[in-house]
This record gives sequence, structure tokens and C-alpha cells, in this order.
Amino acid sequence: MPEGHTLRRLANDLSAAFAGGPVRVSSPQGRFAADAALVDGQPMLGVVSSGKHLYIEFAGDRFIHVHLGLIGKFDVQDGPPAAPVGEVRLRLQNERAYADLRGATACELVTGEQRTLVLGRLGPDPLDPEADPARAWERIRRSRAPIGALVLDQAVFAGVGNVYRAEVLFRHRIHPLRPGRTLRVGQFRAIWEDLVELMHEGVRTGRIDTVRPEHTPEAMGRPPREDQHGGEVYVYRRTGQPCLVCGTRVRTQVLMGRNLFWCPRCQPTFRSRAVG
DNA sequence: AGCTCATGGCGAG
DNA sequence: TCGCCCTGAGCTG
Repeated sequence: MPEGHTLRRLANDLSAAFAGGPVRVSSPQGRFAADAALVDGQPMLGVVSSGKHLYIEFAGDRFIHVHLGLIGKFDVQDGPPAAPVGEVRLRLQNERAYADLRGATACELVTGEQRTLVLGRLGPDPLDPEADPARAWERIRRSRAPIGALVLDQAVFAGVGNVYRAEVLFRHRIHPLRPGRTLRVGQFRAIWEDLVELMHEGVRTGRIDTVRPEHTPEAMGRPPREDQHGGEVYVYRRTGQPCLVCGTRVRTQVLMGRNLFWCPRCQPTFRSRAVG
């Protein structure tokens, strides 16, 4: 779940439910209890996401910094709170709604200065209208690292996760192991613009759909798929299954501890393209 | 009951 | 590059 679009939706939902009024802040599980007490009952000023980070602002230069990591969840629900289920590290509640945080990598009370420090390490976020993609290009054009590693690097693109990485490289027919410096600027621009569009759609729909209408199983005259993980995707977690475009088996490889997925035919290597 | 895996990131070596 | 942290779901026995 948690790539940049998820955090942006969360910021919107939390803001709609709680911002502008006093909020009860607690830690049923206990780990955040001491910090929760410091903002409990205070007015929430706003909620902002940047990349995969979420900041809930209270008066007095206090921010709750949340990072969901791989497995974190933050559920926002209407109505009176139910008894906490499982390890609820943070609960927000007012008279209309409540929100439970579980499994997050980070849940901490920080100052605006600490927040600025974290945000300063992030690359441009495709969901940020003010973002400057040239910063990402400067990194990519001079790097020998695989483009697959660069796209996932939060200092290059903030908010892109493993699903968007696999899918955007497929959509632009770029092999994930190609060195960043072998990309042309036109390819980079196309990737950036595509991420902007895909991630905004993710914010609207709450899922990651990347398959173009002409490539849906129906349009291609194939049987409907049953191997989905929430959204319609080309290669993410489709190892060994036929590519939606050419039918070649999707490949996978672990790179820096994360699974890469690509179609060897639609995404030829730089070398084979240069030779062939 | 115990294992494995997951859309992430950190620090040690 | 590895191991570890966070939690829960979906297996296997």
C-alpha cells in the first residue's frame, strides 16, 4: 500500500477529519504514550505529506512524524472509536472520527526544524506541483547506478515505491538495470510526466493502475486476469506470467534487497538495443 | 504454533 | 550488502 499516493490520500483524509479543532491523541499500545500526552487535546493545525513522509501539525512547533514503512497502516474511520484491535501505536479521535496507526517505521514527535531536515534530503515529489524535476535529472544523467535503483531512491524521486518503479520503467520500455547515465533527457522527461500523472490518479482512486486501455486483457483478446494485487499492472509481481503486451514471461531479480520486475522483450537492455 | 512474505529504510561492516 | 525493525495475512504442519 504505502507509496507516495497513499500518504497523500492519508494527509487529505486526516486533514478533513481532524484539522482545525482539538484532537484526542493516545497510544493504546503504549510506545508513543509519553509523546501523545504532549499534544493530547491540542488543536490540529494541518496534515501534510511529502514523498512517503506524513506530518501532523499541532500548535507550539510540534509535529507528529509518521512513516509507514513496508507494513504500516493508518486507518481513518467515521463514528465513535471501537476498542483498539492489535498493536495500535497512535490513535487520533474527535467527536466525529478516529484514526488508528499500526506497524509504522516512524511515529515520533518532532520540531519544524527536524522536519525541514528530513524533507531536505528528498528529491522532487511528482505529487508536488512546485517540484523541480531537473534535480532528479542531474542525479540520473551522471550516475552509473541502474535506473531501477535511482527511480526508487527517495533522494532522486520522493514517493516512488516498488510498484511505480516497475510500472513506469515498463511503460517507457526501459530495462531496470540500464545505467542512469545512458538515458536520454527525453526519456527522463517522459518518465517524470508519467509519474506525475500515474501518482495523481493513484491519489484519486487509492490504487495503482498502470495498464493502458489498449493493453487490457479484453482489448488484447485474452481471458481476464486473476493475478492482481489491487490494481491493474503490467509487470509488478507477475514473475513468470506472460507480458500483457508481447506474451514473454515476466522476469524478476533482487536488486539491493528489493524485487525488480521487467519484460525482457519490451524492455531490452541497452547493449542488445545498441547491437541489434 | 511457526514460518514467510510484503508497495521501506536504517545502521553496521 | 546484510540484518534488523515495524505488523498482519496467508500459508504449512
